[in-house]
Amino acid sequence: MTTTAEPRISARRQATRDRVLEAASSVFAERGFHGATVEDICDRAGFTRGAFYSNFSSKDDLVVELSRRHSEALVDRIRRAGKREHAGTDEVLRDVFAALADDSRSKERWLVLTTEFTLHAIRDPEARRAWAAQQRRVRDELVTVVDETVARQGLTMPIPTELFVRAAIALAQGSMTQRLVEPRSLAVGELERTVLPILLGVDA
Amino acid sequence: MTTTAEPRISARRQATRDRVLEAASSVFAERGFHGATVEDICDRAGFTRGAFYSNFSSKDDLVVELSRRHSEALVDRIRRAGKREHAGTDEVLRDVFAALADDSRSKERWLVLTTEFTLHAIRDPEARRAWAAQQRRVRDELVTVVDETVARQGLTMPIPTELFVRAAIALAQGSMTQRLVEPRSLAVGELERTVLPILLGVDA
DNA sequence: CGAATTGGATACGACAACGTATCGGATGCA
DNA sequence: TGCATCCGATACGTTGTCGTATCCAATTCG
Repeated sequence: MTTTAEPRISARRQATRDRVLEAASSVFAERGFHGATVEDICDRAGFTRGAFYSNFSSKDDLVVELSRRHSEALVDRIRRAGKREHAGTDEVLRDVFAALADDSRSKERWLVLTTEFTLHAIRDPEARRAWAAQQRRVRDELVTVVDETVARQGLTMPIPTELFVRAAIALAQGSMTQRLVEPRSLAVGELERTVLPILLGVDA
Repeated sequence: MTTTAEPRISARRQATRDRVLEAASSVFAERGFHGATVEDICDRAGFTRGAFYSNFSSKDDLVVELSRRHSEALVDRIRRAGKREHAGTDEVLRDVFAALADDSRSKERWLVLTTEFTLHAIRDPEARRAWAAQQRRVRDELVTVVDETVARQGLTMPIPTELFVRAAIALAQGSMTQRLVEPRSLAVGELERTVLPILLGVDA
């Protein structure tokens, strides 16, 4: 077994990698993967292309790392939201599904990036495998939280949790999308608040 | 009022425009707007860039025309599916919402293009206005069909038709997306078949 | 049938984005 | 403090894409 001894990344190096990644996520959200040039990203990060190619081998390389972080952050948010055991079902679920739509920075950036990653995954087989695995982790996390919460309240859902979660994701993303395209036509959370309780078997 | 006398487009010209547009929609679906070069499109259409610039002023010009056709075709499909008055509610609705996901050519292309248009609209204010108007027409068409069908059966929906339609769109697109990313994880129509009847107030 | 017009092909110059090879300042270490 | 290494900046040449200016064939029309 040839375990390539990872040449330890210095703190300095890690810092510039982080800055580049952060810049990239903002530029990608603004212009899309193809629309973003390496120079755009470097400009925003305050570096030159030299720095970029010293840290990453290509834009694709960047995308892989970025999508990984993107999903990891989401799983974390879901997990944290699910921990509030004192709250009632509806509160917990609201928090959990708010997490789907809420990045501490900006919902818009988050949704656009998610969509970009998805398109990228549809087009590139390798990216697809990675993205599929990440999506599955997100769903699994949601299933766990929903099951726990629902069980605590002794509810019985009219549909399997997995399908409920898939529906919830679709609704959250769909309503965000509709709101971004037609800002004043749909109140924040209206769609989810109307539909999800029905799918939980609650009259609410 | 200066009504610029439209210089009538010849049949030949219209034919090449059509071929270019068809090629563009296929290339856009494969590589995205930014990823597609004018030359890519011309190659696929069997023309040179000379022909392109003789017919369109830019790639953006193309996108506008294309998104218009895209939505028009969808409205048509919905309208046709809604006309089958002999069928039962569930059949009609299945057909109608299948129309959401079904282009005679390819569902995949249709979904990807819809997503590309949406991203484009989020980024470009002018494109947004056009796309928002088109989305509204699609929804209105769906609301009409659903109302008619539901009324014919004397059902009462637990939520307003408009919200039902928005949810149905989100679910259809979400499930298609999930299926494209993780092909074997969700059966075709499973999500919609499970959720929509509940939202219609049917036990099914 | 011949002249005028239309419509696409060809050929060109400009430029933007890429990736690399090299340089020089900062940083870590003895 | 002096040396070695790291890492980002600079400065290329290369390529891909654009948009236009011009040419030539096909079509239209008198």
